[in-house]
Amino acid sequence: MSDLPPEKTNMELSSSSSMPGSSSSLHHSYSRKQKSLGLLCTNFLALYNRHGIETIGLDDASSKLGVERRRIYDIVNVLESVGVLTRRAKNQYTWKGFAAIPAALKELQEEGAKDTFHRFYVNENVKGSDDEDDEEESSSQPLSTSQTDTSKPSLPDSSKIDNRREKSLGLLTQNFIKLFICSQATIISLDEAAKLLLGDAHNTSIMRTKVRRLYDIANVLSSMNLIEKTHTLDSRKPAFKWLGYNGEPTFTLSSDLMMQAESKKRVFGTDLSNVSVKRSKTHDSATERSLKMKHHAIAESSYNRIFDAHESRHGSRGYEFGPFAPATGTYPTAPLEDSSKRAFDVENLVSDYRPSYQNQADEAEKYDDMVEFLDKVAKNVDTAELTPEERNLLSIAYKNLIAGRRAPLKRTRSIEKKETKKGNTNNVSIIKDHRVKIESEITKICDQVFNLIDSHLLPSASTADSKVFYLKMTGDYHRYLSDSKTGAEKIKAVKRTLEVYKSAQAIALNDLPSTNAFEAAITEMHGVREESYEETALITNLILDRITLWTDELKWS
DNA sequence: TTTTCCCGCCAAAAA
DNA sequence: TTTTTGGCGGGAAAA
Repeated sequence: MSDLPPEKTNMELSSSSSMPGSSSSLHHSYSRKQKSLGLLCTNFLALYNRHGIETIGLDDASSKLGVERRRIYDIVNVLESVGVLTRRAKNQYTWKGFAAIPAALKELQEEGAKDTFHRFYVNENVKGSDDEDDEEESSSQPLSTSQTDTSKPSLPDSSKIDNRREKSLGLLTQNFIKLFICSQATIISLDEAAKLLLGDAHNTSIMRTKVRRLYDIANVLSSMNLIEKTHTLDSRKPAFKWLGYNGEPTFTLSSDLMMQAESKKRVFGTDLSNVSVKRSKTHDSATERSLKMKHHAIAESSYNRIFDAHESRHGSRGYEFGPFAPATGTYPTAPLEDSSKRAFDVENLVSDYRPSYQNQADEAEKYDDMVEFLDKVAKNVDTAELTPEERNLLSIAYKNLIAGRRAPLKRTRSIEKKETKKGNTNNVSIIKDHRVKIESEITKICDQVFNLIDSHLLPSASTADSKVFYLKMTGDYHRYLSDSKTGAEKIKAVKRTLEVYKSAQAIALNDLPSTNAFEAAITEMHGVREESYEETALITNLILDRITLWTDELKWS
């Protein structure tokens, strides 16, 4: 009986309607690590552990990080049990920061030390069979066995003030931590922990579940650097070592969730020259993907080769955010400041391309494509014209590059404003410094684009649609540039934006054969036809809107 | 194989 | 009721 439906459920919503059969097997192989709870937690921390954050909305977090709610609950729960967060209301948490950790730890320690040996004889209801107790030591509550509760569990005498749900994850976390700080043991393996936290050998299945939870907890704890994974000295068994609170956690530079498209559908929010590319490339020879390190290396050389002859005024360096420690050793960053950085700061690229907990694997693919593409461009940028697909890749690569600056800029500005209002002169100057750095990086990137297009791509563009493409791209980057400028420079950039957009449109209208010239042009530009009609319409509208918008703004200033 | 542990169903609490 | 929280365990990727 009970024939459950085949449960086709959700295969991902890959919208590609083009290729029916086949596929499968290879599929995307997002290694499991890219979605790990630990990583998520790291990103979560990176997102909220900064100035001016005091309230955290769960919805916000889940969409920003691109994960389902459920996952947020997990990390929030364990974070809360360490004092970093506090629940304020439905959906609302208060950020306390890492500064709150020591106090919380201390409390846990006292609590743990106090009732290590308190044990209420758990009056076993003679039910027999499954007693299924809960944690025993610690927890100052009798916790009247399993479920009961027909009557209020009104405990005799003063119960804890806010006795919420059991919250096993939170409790488990605390107990887990107590194990460390209340004993001299520095290294504990998870099954040991599970055994200790449970009565003892029990139902194997319940043990297993507990261990699973322990893994979850361990992951987020270690992402905060409170514990570390090692193995027991004697045997080879994996275990965890308590590190304790040592100042700020390693903190992945502000890796930005540049493309936070929660659903791969609505891909572009603002950018005109962002076209998602389907890939099915020839797959050269030794072009294996993944392995970020390797790619970063390639990326570096590519960039250097391409943008060599580029003016590099102020030597940019990695930017870190004022008081935050810049990741201990994430990547081989020469700790010695030797300022022999390249024209382009690779370190920034690295952090910008570090995937932030992404659902889809196309992040990796995009990255992959970009690297390969740039490598290619480096070789024959001035001998051959780019194919439509290559143009798209170029656009995407730069799009990501610039997006990794624009988002931080926006944040930084708002923080700056806030701090200014508060009158923290000290902070303001630090932040301002930071902001200026970002702005100059944006300028630099834009200059690169202009340079590349003006000196190579546009001159060699033979078709009208490619010209339009480049012009439009130029316009986009002038627009970005205008965002990071003020005063006269801003006006200039705005004007330029308008000009370029207009000339793009002019070319499209004059030189392109088809009746719906512009739309057709854009459609062709895609190189990958399907599903682009809607996009085309959207893009066209965006452009028109933008032109009027910019015109207005010009008048204004 | 075992160890790790992600996904997401689905049931309690809230609202 | 609907929505928010969060147990819980299947089962598949990693080791």
